[in-house]
Amino acid sequence: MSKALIIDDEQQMRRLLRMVLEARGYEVSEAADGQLGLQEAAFHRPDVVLLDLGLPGLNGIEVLKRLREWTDVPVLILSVRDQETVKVEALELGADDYVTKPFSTAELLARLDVIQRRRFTRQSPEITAGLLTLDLLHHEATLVDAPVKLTPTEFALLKVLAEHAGRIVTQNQIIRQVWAGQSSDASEGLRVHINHLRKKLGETGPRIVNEPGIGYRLEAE
Amino acid sequence: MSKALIIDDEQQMRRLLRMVLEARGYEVSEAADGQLGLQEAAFHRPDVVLLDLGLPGLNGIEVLKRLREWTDVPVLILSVRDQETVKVEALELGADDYVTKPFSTAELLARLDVIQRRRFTRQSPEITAGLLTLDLLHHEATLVDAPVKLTPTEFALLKVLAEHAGRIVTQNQIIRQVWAGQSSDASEGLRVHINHLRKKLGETGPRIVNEPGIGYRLEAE
DNA sequence: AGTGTCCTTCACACTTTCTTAACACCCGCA
DNA sequence: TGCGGGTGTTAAGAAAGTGTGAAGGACACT
Repeated sequence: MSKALIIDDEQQMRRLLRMVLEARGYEVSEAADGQLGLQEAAFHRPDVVLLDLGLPGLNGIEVLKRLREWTDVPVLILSVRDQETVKVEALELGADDYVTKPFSTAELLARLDVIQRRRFTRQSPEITAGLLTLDLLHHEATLVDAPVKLTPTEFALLKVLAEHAGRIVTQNQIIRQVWAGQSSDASEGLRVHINHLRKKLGETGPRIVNEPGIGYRLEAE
Repeated sequence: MSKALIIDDEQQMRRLLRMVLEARGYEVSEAADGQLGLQEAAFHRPDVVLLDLGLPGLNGIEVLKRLREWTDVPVLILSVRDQETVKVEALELGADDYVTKPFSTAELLARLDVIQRRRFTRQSPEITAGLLTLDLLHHEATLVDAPVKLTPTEFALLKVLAEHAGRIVTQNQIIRQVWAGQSSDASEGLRVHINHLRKKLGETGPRIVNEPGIGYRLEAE
């Protein structure tokens, strides 16, 4: 039986969650603030944590940070609307998903299932850079869980940049890896493909910045 | 009792794995390099193989390739980070999953369970993707309860696509799994068979969409 | 032999992607 | 202010990849 830990300061919310989870077969423990939550987590070793972001005292982000120092237990964030910035922060800190209050119990359970299953389902080799993920096996790119359609060359190019995320990659390095074995002068086309990539990544994705005379760098957040 | 074979050149790693596996009830055998590993595999007939990619001499990929020539025993790859390309190659060659060193023993065991269970459940085999069902035992396909008549190659092809429903499957992956061991250039015929499949699935069935330059994807509803 | 099934191969139209070229732009420098 | 290198942007032709129909060959069964 899976163990779930609820960290939320509203008693009513805790009671609701407990009912739903127990009906689903979870063994439930609760904590009313962050400090207690961390103690509970260390003691009970839950298989999944439901964490409210709007905690008094030690806030949700802080709890998540401390939690991630010693465990990678799946964490589902509970947040109210218009906390986009905080949600993003939480996801980057290693939260697995979030639901927005008020939520339907069906949605909650569905998301729980997903993050539980994802934990030990077959993994693919992938490269992550901020909100961007490249699945090398399936040749798929996702940006904040939304698929991005890339052509083969674009994928290869972005792969090189993402492998060295945050660092400069010289034009020669890029050309050697993307156009390996080809004789044609690709240095022209490089600019065009960079351009396409920037468009497809849009505002959301990591920026591709140019270092004049040297090469390009994928900004890591 | 299940038999496990460890192929790794580091004695310390072998000792650790042996302890963990024996505690779990596996009967463990070891090999310190690829050559010995293949001999052991042929002799002991393990139920699962743990294969290190960074072997001296005969490397991991080569071992996997030779192994796959005569057995489809589940193989779990042990790799260090930043071997992304090699991992992709291994998975495409038919490795079942991988863990990245250093790994937690909990994760290792969980993944072992998964691939063992997957193997076991193959005995009541059925794959579903939306309204489509593939009966692997009788080689029969049904679409909304109506039988669909497929030729052997078409069935094998659809099986590969359905196993990864919703995700891209590389042309190489398809060819390796459908035309395993055959030398002929199947990349031509692939297009034709895809065409046949699309016709037989008709409007009702799941779409097979092409990702130009990469492969195909069976759309999951 | 005749028939039917299935796989392969080829030809050709069509779509997507890549390359090439042209031009605008920014910026440092004379 | 004008010049030149490097870069961003756009468009169009070239190349690569894909869809589709049909023909031929291998094989099993009658």
